Amino acid sequence: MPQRRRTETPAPVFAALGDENRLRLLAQLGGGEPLSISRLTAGSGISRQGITKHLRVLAGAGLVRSSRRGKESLWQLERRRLEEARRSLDQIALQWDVALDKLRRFVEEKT
Amino acid sequence: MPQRRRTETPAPVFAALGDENRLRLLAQLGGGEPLSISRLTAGSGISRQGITKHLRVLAGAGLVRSSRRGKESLWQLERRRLEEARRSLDQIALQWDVALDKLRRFVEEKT
DNA sequence: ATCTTAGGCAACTAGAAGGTTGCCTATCCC
DNA sequence: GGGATAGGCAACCTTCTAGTTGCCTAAGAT
Repeated sequence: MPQRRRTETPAPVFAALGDENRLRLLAQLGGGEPLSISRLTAGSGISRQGITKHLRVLAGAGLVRSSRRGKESLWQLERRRLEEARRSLDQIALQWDVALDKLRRFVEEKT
Repeated sequence: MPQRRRTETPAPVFAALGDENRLRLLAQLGGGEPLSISRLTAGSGISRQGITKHLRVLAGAGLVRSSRRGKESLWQLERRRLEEARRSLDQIALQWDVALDKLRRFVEEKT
């Protein structure tokens, strides 16, 4: 049996996604190429430190990962967690659909 | 032409989802049956006002909707917004997959 | 009429989040 | 070695957030 892990809520991941700047960062990293902090900062409208903080929040949620190369730190997406988040949403949506369906059928029955 | 709406970021929806208590509320409402605030408060560990606030955050993100019946206000899920959020995630994930694919193919080409 | 139950509103608090700036370190380039 | 470039760390400020409590109003139930 595949050892069901502890309930493990998706809330922190959603929280990490709940910010414009961070979504933008993810989009930039979505290009596939690992990017440096300076690169990510350019044209962002906020300071380098600000970007660093956001990246760390994303890393905390497991959505990105960094590695050093020389004087720069390169950031890239971590796909596993995002997939999990997507599955969570799908599941919520599904549960939801089922519920609505049940309700609709119930109503129709009564007609 | 279907009048492309302004970019409309999913961030607020994710932010609303980024909280345990709110996820729990959504789960409860996922039952399909509209529930009153008292009902949702029972056994939640936080106060009625706390629950009310969370519900309003969810409503602000368009995820739930309320209606009054007599002395109680009944809350239920609003599905459209959740679907939008799901699509956003799918899109990020997709962009990602494409990028990784491109990268992989690039690497293989060089081999 | 009055008691009880369901909620709304407002004020307040503690702590987290988003952002800044200043300064220090490491690396690269000449 | 010495200047430019890339970041890290820490302190700080302000705004938002999660939660509380107290008190008031509106329905229902008797």
